[in-house]
Amino acid sequence: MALSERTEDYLEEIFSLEMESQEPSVTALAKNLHVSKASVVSALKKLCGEGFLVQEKYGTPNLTEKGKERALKIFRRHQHLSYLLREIIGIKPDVASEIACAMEHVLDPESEKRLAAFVDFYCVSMKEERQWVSRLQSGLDNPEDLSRPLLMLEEGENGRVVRITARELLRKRLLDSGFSPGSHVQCINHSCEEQLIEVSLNGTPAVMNMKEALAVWVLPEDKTG
Amino acid sequence: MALSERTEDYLEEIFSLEMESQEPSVTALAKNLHVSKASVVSALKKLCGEGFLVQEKYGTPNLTEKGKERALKIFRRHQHLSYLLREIIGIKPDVASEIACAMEHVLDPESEKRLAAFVDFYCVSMKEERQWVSRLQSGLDNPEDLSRPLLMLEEGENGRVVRITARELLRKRLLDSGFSPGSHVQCINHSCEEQLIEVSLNGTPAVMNMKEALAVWVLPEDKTG
DNA sequence: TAAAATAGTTCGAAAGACCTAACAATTGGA
DNA sequence: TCCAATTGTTAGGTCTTTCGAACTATTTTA
Repeated sequence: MALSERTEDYLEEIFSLEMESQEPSVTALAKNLHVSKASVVSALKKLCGEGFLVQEKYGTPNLTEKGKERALKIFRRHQHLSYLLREIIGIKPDVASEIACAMEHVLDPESEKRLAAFVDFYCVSMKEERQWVSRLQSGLDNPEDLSRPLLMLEEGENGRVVRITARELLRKRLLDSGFSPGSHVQCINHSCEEQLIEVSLNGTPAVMNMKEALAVWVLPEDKTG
Repeated sequence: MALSERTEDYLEEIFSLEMESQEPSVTALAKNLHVSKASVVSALKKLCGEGFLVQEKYGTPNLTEKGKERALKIFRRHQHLSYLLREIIGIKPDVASEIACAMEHVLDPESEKRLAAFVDFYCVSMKEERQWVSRLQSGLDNPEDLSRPLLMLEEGENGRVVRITARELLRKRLLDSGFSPGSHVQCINHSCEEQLIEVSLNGTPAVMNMKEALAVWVLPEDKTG
């Protein structure tokens, strides 16, 4: 039940890789977490022992339901924190992610709700409060950019795709599916339990997972619905 | 040179106690950091070895210049983070402090500048942007409370003391010095290097250290200077 | 298909942080 | 002043995370 902070990091990374349709191989985990393969193996063993993961010898690790549930919680905290630090406070992305890593393990559910509310509120208010953004983001590349990930759109909100922050496979898949800059998207429904988001893409219904919805950046337009 | 995160915590706590005019004794440190005395002793040994501290056997630990410098950096980061989490995002004080502890070790100087700018900017803007505060703080005890620690006042800013968030010795000293609710204070000068803040208290000049300036909460009035 | 490259595993060992228990020094009343 | 309580120290041990190196299994490729 109780995982150490560091072990949570392994769990999160496995989840993260799975969401990008990449294999959570020992080598990939070792590379992304900057540790040796030996360390990965022993962490995987612990996760197996605690029932967050199933894995046969020389087989690919697979998250159990319990593992997915826990990983999702960590992942969402990470996204909120990372978003706050990056987009609101203006901390550089790589540093923001690192700080989020350190924070995410100590954020209790109530505080996380608070944080989510703040991020949400800040996003919504940005439209009317441009001077905040311009004052804060002075010195950043594009102070007028009010876009945010599709994941952050509220139900009913819509806008235009402005960029895809993914590479290789995920990028290709998204572009192939029609999520290209200029496309019109609307958030229909957040279904947190299933980790899915229903959207309308140029008028056609589509379903995305969280990782995809995070990579598609949207410039919101007028709210409908 | 390189201190582990945990060892930084010991350093910060010693600094913190010194600022409250309390002895950073082994017992006090053990109590405040929730560890055994044996753990404190070995941490002190490490700090001595790295030149952050001098201490004779059975003697009180004393921060060196190097130690003070390092501790001040950590302490200020902690204050900024804590303030952000507590007063802006609305996270409960004890949780905010805990999160700040986890964050402060990974915040690089540039990000800290960014954070300080955000906190500062947010504070200044609060006056004009009351709806932000009321929307965010709905559910908190006093949604109209725009007070903040004297430490957070900019040079020239002034206001009225609304409360003292300290106990025992420090509280008594502050009240005895005239920092009682209703008193008028103005921030004259921040002197970060010497860890001192020059203020005007009911028209009389006074000098405070950071810990004191953090315990005196002020409701800002119109800016002069 | 055999050799080479890659991927995964196991085995000590080291480092760090922590603990308990026993012991030594200091301090403060009686 | 001396005994008891408090305070500080040391020794020895656990637990966790990490590593390098040697090893085995699998996959690729010539």
